Amino acid sequence: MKAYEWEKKVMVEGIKDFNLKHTFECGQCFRWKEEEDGSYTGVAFNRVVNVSMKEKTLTIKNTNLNDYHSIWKHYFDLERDYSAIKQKLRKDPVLKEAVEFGWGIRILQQDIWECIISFIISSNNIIPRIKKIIENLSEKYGQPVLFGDKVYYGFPSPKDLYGVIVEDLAFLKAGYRDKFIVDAVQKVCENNISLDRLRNMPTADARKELMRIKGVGNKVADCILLFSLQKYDVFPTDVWIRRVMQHYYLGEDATVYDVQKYSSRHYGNLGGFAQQYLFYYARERKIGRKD
DNA sequence: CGCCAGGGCTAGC
DNA sequence: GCTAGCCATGGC
Repeated sequence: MKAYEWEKKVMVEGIKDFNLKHTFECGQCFRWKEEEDGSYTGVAFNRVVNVSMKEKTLTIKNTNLNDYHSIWKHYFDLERDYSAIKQKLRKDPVLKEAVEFGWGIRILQQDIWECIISFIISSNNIIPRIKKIIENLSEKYGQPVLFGDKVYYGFPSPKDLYGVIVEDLAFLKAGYRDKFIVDAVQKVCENNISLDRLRNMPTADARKELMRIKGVGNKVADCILLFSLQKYDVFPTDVWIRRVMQHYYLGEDATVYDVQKYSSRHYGNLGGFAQQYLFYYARERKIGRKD
């Protein structure tokens, strides 16, 4: 991998195992939009960039080498050997197919606060509406960032949101989840929960700590652990994952608990990667759905 | 009308 | 520790 800067762009050569569509549309993030030319534009860490791939070269527009080394190379998880991970997972015949389908998935290293709020909003919701609620929240409370002839909005920090009450969030139409957002803002702003400390905690302890926030249960906590804290031994089990596991491995009567046991026994510390390949595969192929 | 969506909370066992 | 009913919202 070689990175160099050229006219507000960073280009990275020698990229393997990376496909933008697979990575941005496998359900781990909500703020990347495909442009007409196939590139993607998104906001993360209060910065707007446009990314595109040509052959083995990744181009990141509207950035510089400094930000590349401090933010984007970690955000896109470019230093991890996904070939080795996929090779291990391929031993399972179902995962072999899922990996071939979503071969270019990389698990983004996202901001933990954005993850907490985004996945609280995600519970018992549908992806297009989750995206809209997050967009509306950012537009109202986030920091404006210019790119081209457009205004984008960074995801609001805990400080940006401090003091909001449930009534303030009614415009989001987030349903019963608005009070969970208020609770998360309070706990983080009042140092009731320390996000910095979570990174160095074992998975189970970090999960328990996250679940002290209202609206954060097992599944939401696992998404936060996987997508922002690099805890790869989790296996977030939602309706799609449960269906695909029932369909291929466990049968109709399998509970979420059964799925968790199966993943820890068979995937171990690669559970998070397996989950992403399976989720993308299941959702794109509508595995287990009647329509 | 009913069912469902990247579930969680609460009560009850 | 595990489950049933409930929960806002909106599309179908």
